[in-house]
Amino acid sequence: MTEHFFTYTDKFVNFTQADKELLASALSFRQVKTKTELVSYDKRTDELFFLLKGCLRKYYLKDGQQITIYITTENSFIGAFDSFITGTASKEIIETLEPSELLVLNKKDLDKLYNEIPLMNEFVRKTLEQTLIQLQQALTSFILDSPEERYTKLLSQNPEILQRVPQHMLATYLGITATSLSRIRKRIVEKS
Amino acid sequence: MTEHFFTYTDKFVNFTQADKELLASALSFRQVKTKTELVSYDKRTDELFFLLKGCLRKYYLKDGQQITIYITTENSFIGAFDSFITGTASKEIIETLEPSELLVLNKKDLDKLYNEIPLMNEFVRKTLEQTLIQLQQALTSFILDSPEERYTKLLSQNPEILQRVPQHMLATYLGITATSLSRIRKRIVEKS
DNA sequence: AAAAAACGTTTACAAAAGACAAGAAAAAAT
DNA sequence: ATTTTTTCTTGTCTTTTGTAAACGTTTTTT
Repeated sequence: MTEHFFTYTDKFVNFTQADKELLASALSFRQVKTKTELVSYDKRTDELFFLLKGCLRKYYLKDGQQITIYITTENSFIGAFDSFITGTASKEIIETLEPSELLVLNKKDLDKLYNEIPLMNEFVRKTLEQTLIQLQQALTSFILDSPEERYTKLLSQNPEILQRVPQHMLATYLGITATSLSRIRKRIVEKS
Repeated sequence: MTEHFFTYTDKFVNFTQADKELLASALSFRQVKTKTELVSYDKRTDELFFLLKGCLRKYYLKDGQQITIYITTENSFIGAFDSFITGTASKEIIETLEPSELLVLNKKDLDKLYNEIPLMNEFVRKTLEQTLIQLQQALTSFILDSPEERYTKLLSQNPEILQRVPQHMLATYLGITATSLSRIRKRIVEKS
């Protein structure tokens, strides 16, 4: 069950077998159906998720509208980091878009792991470095690229996402309206 | 000289005096004038910077145009993280906008520090956590807010930035053209 | 199987932004 | 002090996006 998770950690550090057992016992498995809220609006969250199977999104509410700010699929970490780290209420909502399987790590357990496993800080540090690079690239794309460019980049990096996520969610994720994305798609078809 | 730097580290971990001496000896002081390139296009970088005094920006080249993607002032870290971490050539250019004073940390020295100072991973981990939260907020603002909202938010968070950074750089930083920012400013003045 | 909800596209109109060029104003260099 | 460069604003025109509503289709729910 934790197999894919350790495939992930092996990319960053060499946990000992004892480390892995400690880690594994801190992780709890959770199976949830579509539209399950893992983090809710204005609630504190003390959980991080490693997505084994399925699809998640993170969204904000703006004027009653749901604006998707992050989408992810198998074998990645997700959490409402702001709330998780600072202990404040989350303005981000995380929900499943498909029936999903997760590993859940509690904040208290994580803090314990930092003490029990010397490599833990290094592992998280390296994970954050990668996350930072990705986030920087996403931000840069908003500054540098047009919505159309962002859409085609997204498709080339992650073609299956169009099958798994409704277009209107992709639209807000790209920073535009569903109407506008529909027009962009039409424009692309007409070009070719 | 490293006073402000340790004021910064103290927010995250309690380095011992010995730790601080190791750290201080790894940092080199650098004083540079305006328009100095700290990281150049298509060159690898093995340096991180802690800005003691002055102002820096990070920018990209797109179709020959300079697009500013990050601006920072005193007492913060900056670096071309992608190039620094992955060892690839940097597409980001970092330059000073004012005469500046920096502490420079070399990658090899940093790697040494990770071995010599047990708290180092924890310090960087916590620094990255904060950076991540900020970056996430910046990205979210691009998705949620209009250019005008981003501009007024920027001004309220950092009013002095308008005095220190040319408007056309702020414009690209906000994801718009200089022309458009000028019109937004006009619109705001007319409202009040 | 029928009803309800969610989804994707289209249209008309308004608002905003980009491109390009011209000119004024301010800052920097000589 | 004068010249040069950089910066900011304005105007015109085009393109793109947003808003709101309508409509058909697909998916989900009951």
